[in-house]
Amino acid sequence: MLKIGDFSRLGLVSVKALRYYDETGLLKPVNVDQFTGYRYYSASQLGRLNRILALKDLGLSLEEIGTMLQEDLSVEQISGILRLRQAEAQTRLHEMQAQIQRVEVRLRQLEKEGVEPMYDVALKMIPAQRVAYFRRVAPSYAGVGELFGELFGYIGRLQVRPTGPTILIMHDPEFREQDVDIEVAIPVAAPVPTGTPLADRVLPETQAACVIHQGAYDGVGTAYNAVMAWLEPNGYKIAGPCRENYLQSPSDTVDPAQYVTGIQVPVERAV
Amino acid sequence: MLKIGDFSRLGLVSVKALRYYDETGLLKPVNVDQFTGYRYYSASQLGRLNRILALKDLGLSLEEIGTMLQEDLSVEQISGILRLRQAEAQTRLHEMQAQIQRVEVRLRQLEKEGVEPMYDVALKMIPAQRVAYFRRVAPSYAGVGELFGELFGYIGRLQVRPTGPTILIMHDPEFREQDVDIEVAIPVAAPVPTGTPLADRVLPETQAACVIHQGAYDGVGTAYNAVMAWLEPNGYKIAGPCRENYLQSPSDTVDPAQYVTGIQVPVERAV
DNA sequence: CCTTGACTCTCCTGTAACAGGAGGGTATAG
DNA sequence: CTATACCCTCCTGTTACAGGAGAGTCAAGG
Repeated sequence: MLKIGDFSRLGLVSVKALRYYDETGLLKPVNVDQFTGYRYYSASQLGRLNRILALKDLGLSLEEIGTMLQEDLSVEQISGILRLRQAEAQTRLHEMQAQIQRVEVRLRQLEKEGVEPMYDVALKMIPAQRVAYFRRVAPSYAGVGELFGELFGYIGRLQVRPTGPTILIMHDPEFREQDVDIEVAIPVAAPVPTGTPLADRVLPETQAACVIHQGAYDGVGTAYNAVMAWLEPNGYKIAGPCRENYLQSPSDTVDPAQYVTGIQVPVERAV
Repeated sequence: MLKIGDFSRLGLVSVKALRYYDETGLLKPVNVDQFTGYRYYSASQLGRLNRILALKDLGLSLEEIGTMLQEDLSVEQISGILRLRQAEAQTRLHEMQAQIQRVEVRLRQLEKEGVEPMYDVALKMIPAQRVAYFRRVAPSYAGVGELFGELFGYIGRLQVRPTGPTILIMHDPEFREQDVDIEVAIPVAAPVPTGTPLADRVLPETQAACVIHQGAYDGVGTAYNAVMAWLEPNGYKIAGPCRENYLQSPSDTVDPAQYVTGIQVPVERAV
């Protein structure tokens, strides 16, 4: 009969851990003094303890280890648990590699430019949302303001209530200055009536690289450059039409310096 | 002025997270209603939020992000934080790779043999410990029992109190059956007197691959085989003399089936 | 003006696997 | 018998929130 301290030394495990394993039922002492509460272990339990530690080295949680330690498990069940764990670990590994790459890119940028970047690119999942929209080839981006005026005209007349700020979606596969194929949209809760100049659709959920641009719209180009420069070294590529969210726009403030625009570039991992 | 729900939707961050960032001082709303406690954000704060998310994507903790967001940081400080983070992440990455490898090995073993392994190999750090010992070339392992008898004789006469179970250390660089170079040792708290048949030394701290063998001593060979078979596929190699710990031995029980022996093979990562 | 429903608030709990420590009882060698 | 090393049970803290309870608040529609 070993007291917990002795067992702890023999097994090279902390007393705290042993008490925790007792509490969670993973490794119960063979005997607990009913009056003093002292835990007494037997040397033969060192085998089980060692097994627990070996499984912990595989990255299994204590709960999974508890399952693994049941005696009546088939080889299939065991390999099932291990395979599951393996899949998880692979995912985590890829995430970590991507993370390291992002830090690397950021460090290199910091070295090269000597200052913190103006724009921070964050990956986000953009939820699916229903929008009312129309799409048109416009002579240039300068006329976007009028298109939004038109959009507001429609939604006012059709009694649709917007549930979010306006969105611009650029459908040109490549950037161009003139005759741009754009969609102006605004989130709505319910479908718009048919037979009107507006249609509605559900923008699909998508992963996107996002930046926030503050200030007048002649600066958005820089923001786009930042995103585009971020994509390749981080192993992503464009996976859909870019969106701009007018989070704070001329309809909210007169000072262009106060404009806030969210730029979202749908992406997927490059192969 | 945006309510937390609106800000949450625009920034694509949960309300809970925003409240948490407020609480931790990472992102305070521009205004909090003194009576209702309602948080009000400004669209211009989306920039900071996006920066927080971008830094989170680098794997930084919120505390580190808080440091990074201070305005008066030099480029060196920033790159210092990032480099630190990078080093940590690399370490974690290597650990994960090793873990995946271990699971892989275990899975393959399971497939090949169709049963769970008898022996579980666990990596442990063995703390440094002072031992009283003597070393000798013995004709064979069969005589080990007598050597321990001799050891107990000395410690009895010299009034040294052992603080742990006996240890056998095998100094032969390769396994051999005869004329084996072995050290018998036992942990002690204080140095033993000089000028006696015993000497004392401090076994260095070492990382070791450990298994527990239960039963008679003619089975330890299998246990060693298990460790040796584990080493190479997992990327480790032997880094010192092997030890055996007699955790439950003939001095504790008469039934050989009750013997418990800890086998420790010092290891280091193979290059 | 009132209702209703959507929001918001604070506070509490839970997460994983323990570590650290307080306060108090227990084994054992001298 | 005492000193000391050991053991016990709580309680807190760790990370970055999620989930939920219970209560108060805002805004639109009747």
